[in-house]
Amino acid sequence: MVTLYDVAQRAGVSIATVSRVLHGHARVRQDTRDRVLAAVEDLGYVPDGAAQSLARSRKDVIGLVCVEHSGLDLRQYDSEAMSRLFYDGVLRGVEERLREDSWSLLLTFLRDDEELVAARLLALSGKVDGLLIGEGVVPPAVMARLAKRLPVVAVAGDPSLRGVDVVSADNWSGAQAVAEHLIDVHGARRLFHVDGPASAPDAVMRRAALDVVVAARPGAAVTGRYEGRFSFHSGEEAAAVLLERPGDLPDAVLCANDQTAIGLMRVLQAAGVRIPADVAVTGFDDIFPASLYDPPLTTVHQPIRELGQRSCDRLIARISGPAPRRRIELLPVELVLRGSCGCPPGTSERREVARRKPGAVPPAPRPPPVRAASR
Amino acid sequence: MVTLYDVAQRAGVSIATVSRVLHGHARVRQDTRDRVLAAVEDLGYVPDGAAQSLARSRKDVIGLVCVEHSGLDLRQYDSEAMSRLFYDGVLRGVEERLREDSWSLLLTFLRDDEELVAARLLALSGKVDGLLIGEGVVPPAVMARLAKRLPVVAVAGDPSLRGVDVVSADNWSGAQAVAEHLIDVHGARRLFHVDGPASAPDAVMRRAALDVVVAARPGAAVTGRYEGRFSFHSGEEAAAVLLERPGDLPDAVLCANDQTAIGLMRVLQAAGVRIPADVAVTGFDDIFPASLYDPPLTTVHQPIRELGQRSCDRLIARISGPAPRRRIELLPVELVLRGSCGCPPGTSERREVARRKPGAVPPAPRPPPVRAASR
DNA sequence: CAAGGGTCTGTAAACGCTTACATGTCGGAC
DNA sequence: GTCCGACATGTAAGCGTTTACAGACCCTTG
Repeated sequence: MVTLYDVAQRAGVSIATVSRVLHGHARVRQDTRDRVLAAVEDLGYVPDGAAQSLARSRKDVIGLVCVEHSGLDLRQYDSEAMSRLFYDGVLRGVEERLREDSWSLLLTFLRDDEELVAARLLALSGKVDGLLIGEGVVPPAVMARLAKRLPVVAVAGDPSLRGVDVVSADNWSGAQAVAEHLIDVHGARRLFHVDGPASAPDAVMRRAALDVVVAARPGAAVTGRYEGRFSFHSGEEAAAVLLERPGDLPDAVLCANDQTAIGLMRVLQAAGVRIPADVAVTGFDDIFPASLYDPPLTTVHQPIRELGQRSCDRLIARISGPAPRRRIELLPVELVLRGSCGCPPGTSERREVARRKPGAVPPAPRPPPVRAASR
Repeated sequence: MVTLYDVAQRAGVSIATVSRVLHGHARVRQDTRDRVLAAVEDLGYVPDGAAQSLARSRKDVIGLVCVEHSGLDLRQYDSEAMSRLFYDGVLRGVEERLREDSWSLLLTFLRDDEELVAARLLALSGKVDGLLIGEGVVPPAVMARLAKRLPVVAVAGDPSLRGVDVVSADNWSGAQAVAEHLIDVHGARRLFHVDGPASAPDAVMRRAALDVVVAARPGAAVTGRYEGRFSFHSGEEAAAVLLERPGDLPDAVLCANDQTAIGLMRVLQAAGVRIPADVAVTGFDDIFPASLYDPPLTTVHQPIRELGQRSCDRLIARISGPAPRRRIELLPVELVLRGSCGCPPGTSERREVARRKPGAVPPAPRPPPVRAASR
């Protein structure tokens, strides 16, 4: 391995000078500089990251931890699982920010049932300057311990998390908007809800909003609920539940996300149910296939990439500056109307959704999910 | 920041002892051990990664570099761009391997037009023990320089790359299988090819195989070719080209990947072209939406996740052991027959594709892409 | 009872870099 | 000719670990 000493020796200078040339922190005579650069080039010298980090006591690395829900089957590689698309978006956002400065990104996937969550996160915390933690559930105690050691930002996390910044999409307002649209515009009364995992803050928010909207509208009711796992399969399962009482379909099915909605629609359609004529269906997230499906899926567009960017901005601010006040940031979402909710075919309208006041995030009421009867 | 010294002091021992307790490399008396562990717990000590790396001269980090094709428009965030799905798959595969040992993953995205490619890669090489470089094009000189410094594996890379290991799917055989299927089974004669970027080794392989198959079959011919960018949009553009001569459609369109195929089918269908009745269409990769489309897309399944795993295995082997012989590894693909090629609706058959001998990878013939006339 | 051999623990030298401080050199002003 | 201040460069002290080696202690054994 080529070190500073090798370069210094070859250029006939001291290691300090080499370092100075490499960083331009101080002036070095032109011919010395040239000699050093030539030596660097000749030897193919690249500074050792570990040594630099140690000397600067700054690693220039941030960690992105993708916490995935344990409900998902490990074996079955859900190429469509929510988390993949979600984290991919976040990743891009983060990367964009990072490349501007010269940070690096350390990536880790974690299942939230992993016994080792705490251990792995702690170990990770020794390798980075700050942590971005996604979605899933990390025990609050672990969070607190981490937050004491270094800056932590929860991406799409539970806003009630203590001690860490939270950046999230405005799930509440999004869910509210869909529910209102279905009830007020399309006259839906009997709603079925395909929920996400109870461990997902996003899902919890969406459910809470739905319940509030329904409660405020006499005549409307959530007539059934199925706890899914944000996946295509969950949607299929939920559809099977609905088809057990084919004469008794709800007016609308609100799905926890697009994958779920698509899975559901496929099974329903295969059974002869017409969408939206017989049942309206909505998703959440606005992933790529949503607009491709027949009928195109009405959904809520989440600014996932931006989520990554903002989280990253905040983390870097915390790392480099004196700690700003702890903050919860809520990004606005859009209601995307397409055909599956009953809007005329060909409709494709994006509507800004009024933004919920960040401060007003409620510690969402959490009734235990009413599992649909059988299975 | 809590250091070894703090722990040592609190436990009333030397730092060496603390280190020993933490790693179990040597025996320590039980009560000493307990005292140390208690101190660690109390102080919330976590070893500093940089210092460990320096002392062990091993970083336990590998870098995954996702090189993306510059053809893609930066602004337009192709949520469906090939590279996203591809790298997402690779990432998962890599992650699975890494978590078994306690390696970490440093992730970088790079556009292959970036002037700074060399600089960024070099800098990166100081922070990791080995590098996994994806798909896109890194100047051979840079590759060589990197490979001299540390182990490098090219994922889905150009098999003619010197000095680095290459792990790739058997694109040649896959493309061969689709082409043969279309011509021999469905009697297609006039083929249109929507190609991928010329800078993508995968695309080059697929084209070469197609050309060889066609050349061997009198009567069959590639009647047109459009150089796309592996994206949904590319497919739409290619479709527009085809629709300029609506009376003169080819028998089949072979697309560089699934996104392209889906984009193409949408536009053709919107113009009243029936698939597969009027034109057969095939994709490549077998991404999630492929089976969902109407008609379901005939395609070639790539073991992307496995690609990540194998690459990673190889890299780790190189890092930890004495360098094994340089090697090219080709992973088998599957032909997935669905409706879009003309197989009866409802068909869904996966066929193993005979595996090409790894050694036999040809320095693919590279005729300059024949761009379709207009635009 | 001294010597020999285990155990356990401490000392100190790396690891490769950054950077405060010291040193040296040179030109000009007096 | 001496002195001063720039400027260029070298010296050495960290940064927080790991680990080879040395030392201390305690038991056996002859």
